[in-house]
Amino acid sequence: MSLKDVAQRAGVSIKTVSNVVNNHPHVAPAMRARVQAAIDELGYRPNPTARHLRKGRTGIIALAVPELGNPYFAELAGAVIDAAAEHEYTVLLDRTGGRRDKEVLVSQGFRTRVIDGLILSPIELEVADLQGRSDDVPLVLLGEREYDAPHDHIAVDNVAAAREAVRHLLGRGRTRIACLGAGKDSANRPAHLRLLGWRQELTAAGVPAPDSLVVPVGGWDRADGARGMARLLDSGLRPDAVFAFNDLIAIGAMRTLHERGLRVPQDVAVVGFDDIAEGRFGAVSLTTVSPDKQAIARMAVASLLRSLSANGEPAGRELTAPHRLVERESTLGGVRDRPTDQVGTKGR
Amino acid sequence: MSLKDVAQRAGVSIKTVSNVVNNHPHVAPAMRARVQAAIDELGYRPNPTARHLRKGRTGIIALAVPELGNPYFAELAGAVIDAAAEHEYTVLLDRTGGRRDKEVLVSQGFRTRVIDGLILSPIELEVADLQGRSDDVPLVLLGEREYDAPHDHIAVDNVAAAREAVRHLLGRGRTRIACLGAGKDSANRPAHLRLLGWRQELTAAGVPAPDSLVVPVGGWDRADGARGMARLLDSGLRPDAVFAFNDLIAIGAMRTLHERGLRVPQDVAVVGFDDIAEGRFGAVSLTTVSPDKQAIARMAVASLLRSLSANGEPAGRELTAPHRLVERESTLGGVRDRPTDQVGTKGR
DNA sequence: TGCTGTGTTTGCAACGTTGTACAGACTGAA
DNA sequence: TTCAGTCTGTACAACGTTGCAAACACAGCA
Repeated sequence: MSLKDVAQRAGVSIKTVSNVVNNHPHVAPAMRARVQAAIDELGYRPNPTARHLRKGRTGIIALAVPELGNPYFAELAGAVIDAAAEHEYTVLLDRTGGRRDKEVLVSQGFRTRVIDGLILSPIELEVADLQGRSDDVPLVLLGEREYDAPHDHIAVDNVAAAREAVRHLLGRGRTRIACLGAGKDSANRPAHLRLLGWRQELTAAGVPAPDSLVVPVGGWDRADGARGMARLLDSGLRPDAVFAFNDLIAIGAMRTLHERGLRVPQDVAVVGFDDIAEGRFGAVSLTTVSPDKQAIARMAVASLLRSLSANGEPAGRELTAPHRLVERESTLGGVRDRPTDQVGTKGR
Repeated sequence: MSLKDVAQRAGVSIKTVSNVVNNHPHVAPAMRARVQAAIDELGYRPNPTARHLRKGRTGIIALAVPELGNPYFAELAGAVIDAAAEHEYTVLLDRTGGRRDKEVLVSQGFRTRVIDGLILSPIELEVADLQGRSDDVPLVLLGEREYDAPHDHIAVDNVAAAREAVRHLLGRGRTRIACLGAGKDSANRPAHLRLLGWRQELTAAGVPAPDSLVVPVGGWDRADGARGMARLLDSGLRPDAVFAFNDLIAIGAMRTLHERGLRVPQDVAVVGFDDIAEGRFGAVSLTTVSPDKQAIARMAVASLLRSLSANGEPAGRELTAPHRLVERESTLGGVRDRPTDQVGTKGR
């Protein structure tokens, strides 16, 4: 079933059928009707593969995220699929597991030529990894990292967002605010900016920001948050608030708090980051920084299409997506509402 | 950058380069080395589009799920991506939103010819919708529905699984077991079999299964579960257990129970279905039916590849994936552990 | 009648790859 | 020396599509 068959059926040339299919001008109405009839009768559908071979575009973009099990990325992927669909693009999904080798592989153009562009949400990728890249497939980077590379990069203002979260806690009278999720190694890891924001805001408020309240975790999953929280409590410290670097960590931390008999928010307030749906329906709903996922997705796709058309023009822009703090139960009320707190604070 | 360039560089014919690339036998070692050198120098990578045009296969399969925001499908998608990768296939992700029109569109071969096969997880699709299908792209159906169509169909044994869940509750001394998630309209909807299992098991145990305990919900999301639970409680009924047709409904229900001051599991035990990670980390971890997602994914991909190679041989098998009941806190203890329960039950 | 111009249709080549068929070179045996 | 048989490498066509340029038809006008 190809143009040839339709052409034969309609008694015209292949090219004429092609013209009809592609809505070329200068096709006589009668001819158009005749060819269309043949197309309908045979149920002809163009072969995208051949079309793409000819045109050099596939209509497919790839999205590579660390892990679909993390609802943030699942929700983001949904948003990207929608945004791509608006431009008649289809999304091919890849998972990196957050592992550098896989990230490098993907960024280097694994699957090059099947895809027109790549949206990559890196975790461990280094700037150097992007150097050897053959530039035929445009790349857009997502997330917190600062890259000095010729690729557009989309993220929320992490430092500002983290500061808002901490400011919110300070405003509730919390002063011993732990932060959960710092990375151990590279200063460049996603956690870096959020840690920076935490430190800046505390310092600005004249509140101590001791390293003992900075809790590194292995990964960014619920179990990591639970373990991190346990370690923090085991160290003997009693924070009155926790700023978790993502919602999963926050959820894990709340689980540990619950197990230890500490109440959220009365004993410990908790703020997360990502605004995943899961946070809205726990026993205690989660206050969190909500990045605008739709906006991120739209910006990413638009960015890619821009690089795709206006080729030659170098990319490398830093685009900032909007975010806002969503206040829910996990930070309700101030310390004054904590009946068990020995140290009274001034009233309203 | 094509075979031609490499051939020119190495001073051989295009076909010879092709032979080297494809590891054909009967290529002299010296020649192979020479060509390989040229390939490496130029950094040649084969063009999949052209290859696929020639061979008729694209190496891409599509997975269409209702919603990525539902962790069950996100986790399942991850499993499918892994399973496909094992066979060197890539996954293109589509979302149907659970809407019939989109499901029909996808099943009818939207994107036909870009993909070698389709794995579809339908919600509202009717058997009739599959009749008009052009059979060039193999289709595998996922989920609970019974289709009498020439396509393989993979699901856990829903009736058995539902019965196990209910039996578990009965074993804990619960007798007023509501079920949450029944559909309103078609008897064919995914909920049907789980409802059937609930009814069968109660009847077998001689426990009444009144329709008043069957709570229909709009969708299968957390908010739907929360509303459904609220409606049930508002009706004045006091179930001592809830069998939710998926984990999200269960989570929403637990939220409502929490808001109403009812304790899980002491006052109301809850069982879900899907075993999403979210259920493991709530304040009260969720007992649930755990379908083996890896197995489902592997079976789906294997099924597809089978239809792809052994074409002609009609598909239409019903494949059953394994499942098991995972017991967690939401059903801990029997009714005897409920201090507020006026009606005492016999002790241990 | 012939010429120009506009509008419509067509043939050819090419995108990059691989299957088929064949040509040439080389080996060993008669 | 010749012949068959094997091993290597090559030419050609085809997958289904579209851009380009040429061919064609026809109307209007001189």
